[in-house]
Amino acid sequence: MTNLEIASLLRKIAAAYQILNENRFKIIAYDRAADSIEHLTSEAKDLWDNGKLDEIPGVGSGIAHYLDELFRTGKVKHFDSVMKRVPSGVFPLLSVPGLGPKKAYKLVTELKLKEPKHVVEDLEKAAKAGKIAPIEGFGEKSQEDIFAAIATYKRGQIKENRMELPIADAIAQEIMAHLKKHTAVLRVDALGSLRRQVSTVGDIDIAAATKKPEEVIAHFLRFPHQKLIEQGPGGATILLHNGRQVDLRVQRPEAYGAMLQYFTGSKHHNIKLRTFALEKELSLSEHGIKHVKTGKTEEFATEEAFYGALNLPWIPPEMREDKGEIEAAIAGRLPKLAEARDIRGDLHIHTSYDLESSHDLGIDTLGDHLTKAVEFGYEYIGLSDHNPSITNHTENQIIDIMKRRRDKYEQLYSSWVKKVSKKCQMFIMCEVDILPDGKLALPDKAFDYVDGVIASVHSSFTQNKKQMTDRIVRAVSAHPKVRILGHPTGRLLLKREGVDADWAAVFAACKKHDVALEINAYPSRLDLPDDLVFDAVREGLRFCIGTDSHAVEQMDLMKYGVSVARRGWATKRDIVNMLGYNEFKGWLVKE
DNA sequence: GCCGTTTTCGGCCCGACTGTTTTCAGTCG
Repeated sequence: MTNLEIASLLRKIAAAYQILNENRFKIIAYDRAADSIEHLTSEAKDLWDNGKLDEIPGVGSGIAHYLDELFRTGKVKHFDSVMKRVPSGVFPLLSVPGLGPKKAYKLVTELKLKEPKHVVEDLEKAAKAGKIAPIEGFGEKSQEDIFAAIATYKRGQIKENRMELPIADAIAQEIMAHLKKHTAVLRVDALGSLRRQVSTVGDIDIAAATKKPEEVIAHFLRFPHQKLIEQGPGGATILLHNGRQVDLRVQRPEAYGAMLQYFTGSKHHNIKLRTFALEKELSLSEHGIKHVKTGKTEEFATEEAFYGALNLPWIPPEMREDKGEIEAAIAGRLPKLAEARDIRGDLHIHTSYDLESSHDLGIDTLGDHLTKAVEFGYEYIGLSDHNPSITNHTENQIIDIMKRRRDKYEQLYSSWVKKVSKKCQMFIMCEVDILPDGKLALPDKAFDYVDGVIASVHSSFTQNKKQMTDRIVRAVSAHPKVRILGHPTGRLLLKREGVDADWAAVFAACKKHDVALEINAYPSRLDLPDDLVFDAVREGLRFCIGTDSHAVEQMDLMKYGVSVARRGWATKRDIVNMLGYNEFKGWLVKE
C-alpha cells in the first residue's frame, strides 16, 4: 500500500462523508490526513513498522487506528461500511473537473449510473442525450460544462500537464519583460509554484502592480496568444501558442503585498498562516488583513509589511510549504538560505574529451568551460566525464586512458592559463557508474589519476529497496576518493520515478564517509529532490550543487540547483561548492 | 476526526466564481 493509494482511500472516505452529510470538520480532517500522507518523504508503511504513525501531522488516534488495521489486514471494516452507503459509481466521477461529491452523487442516483467501470462514458451519453439539464440543481449550462469537462478528462487531465521549472521560468521572463515595457506597470512578480521554485510548474501566474489596471490588462493581451480564456477587472488568462496557460493578476500598489503573498501560496502555508493570524484576531485574505473586532481591512504594499503586521519576518517563497517555516519564523529561527551568488565552482561538467565512455560526452572543450567559469566568477571547476566503458576495455586499458586524460587536461589547462591570464582552478574528477552490485566501474589503480569521484547510478533502476540501498551504501564506502553521490534518486521529472532506497540508511553512510549528496541542477533531474534535501539537512549532510553540463550554456542552470537547496532549507555552510578554493580542496582531495 | 507555551473541550482558513436560484450550494485554488 503506497502513500498515494492511502491518500486516495482517505479522500474517498472524505467524499463519502460529504455525501452522507457528516460533520464537515471530520471531512476536512480526512482530507488533511490524505494531503499529509501524500506529501510524506517516507512511506507510511515504514512509519507504521516503527510505531511512528502518530508523527504524521493530521493523523490522530482515530485515523492511525484505522491505518493500523489497513496494514495488518489489508482493509478497514469501518471504511468499507462507509463506502457501502454510497453508490460506487460516484468515485470515478470525482476525477472529472467541476464535479465534487455532491454533484457526482446527484448524477449517479438520478441517472441510475450503476457501473463504476464505465460511469464516465455513461454520464457523457446522458449529457449528449439532454438528460442532465432537467435534474434539479442542474441546467443547460451545467450539462454543456459536464460534457466539455469529460472531454478534458479523457484527453488525459490538464493537471498532469506540468512543465519543468526552467521552461516555465523562461516563458514567464518573456511575458514579464513584455509587461515591464508599459509605463503604468510599477512592479511584476511571478506567483504560485513558479515563485516558490517548485521543480515542476502547472500554470504560469504573474502579478503586476499598477494604478491603471485596464491599460495593463490590455497591454498583456497584446502578447501573442492563441486564445483569451478569461478576462475581468482583476486580470486575464490567456492560452499561448505553445499550449501553456498564463494568468495575470493586477493590483493597486498600496494593496500589492497581500495579493503577492496570497497567490504565492502554498495553500498549506496560507492555511497555517491564517490560523496563526486568527489567534491575534486578524483575518487574512488577498485584499489585506482584517481586524476581526473592528471589521476594518488594512492594506499592504509589500510582503515584508504584510508578514510584519503579524510580527513575523519575511519568509522566503521557497520555504512556504508548511514544513515548519511559520513556527521557525515565530521563534526567530528562520535559516539564512544559500544564494546563487555564493557558488564558487561547478563540479559536474562533461567536456568533449573522448575517454571512450559508454555514456554521452559533452560538446565543448575544457577551455570553453573555464572561460565560462571565469565569467561567473568561479574559483574552480571539476571535470567529471563518465568513466571509460568497462565492456570495451581491459582494466589496464582503462588505467591508461585515465592517465592519458590527466596528462592532456593538465596540458590544456596550462596553455589556457597562459593564453587568457585569468584564474580559475581545475579539479580532474570522474563520474563513475555504480554497478548493480555496488562496485564502481573504475579499477582501483585508475583512482590515482583523479582528484575525486562522483559516483552515480546509471543502470538497473528497478532494483528492490534492499538491493538498491545496499548498492549505494557499498558504493559510497568503496574508495576514499568517492566524494559525491551523483543525482542520488536517478529520477527524470515527468518521465521516470526515482529509485527505491532507504534514504536514511544512504544518508547515514554518506555522513560516515563524508560524501556530499549532489543536487543535480539539470532541469529534468533536480535531484536530490527538495523534500529529501530537507531531511538530509536535518541529518547534517552536505551537498554539492552541479549542473551536469554537456555544453557551456548549461552551466547557466546552476540557479535551479540552488533553488532546490533553498527549498530544502540548506544554508551556505551546508554546500561544499560554496567554500573558497583552499577550503574546498581540503574537503575534496583525500590521499 | 484533529489539536493545544493561554485550551483535553470547543474550536476548526478564506474568498471567488458559477449556475442555479431569488439567497445559496458546490467547487476550486
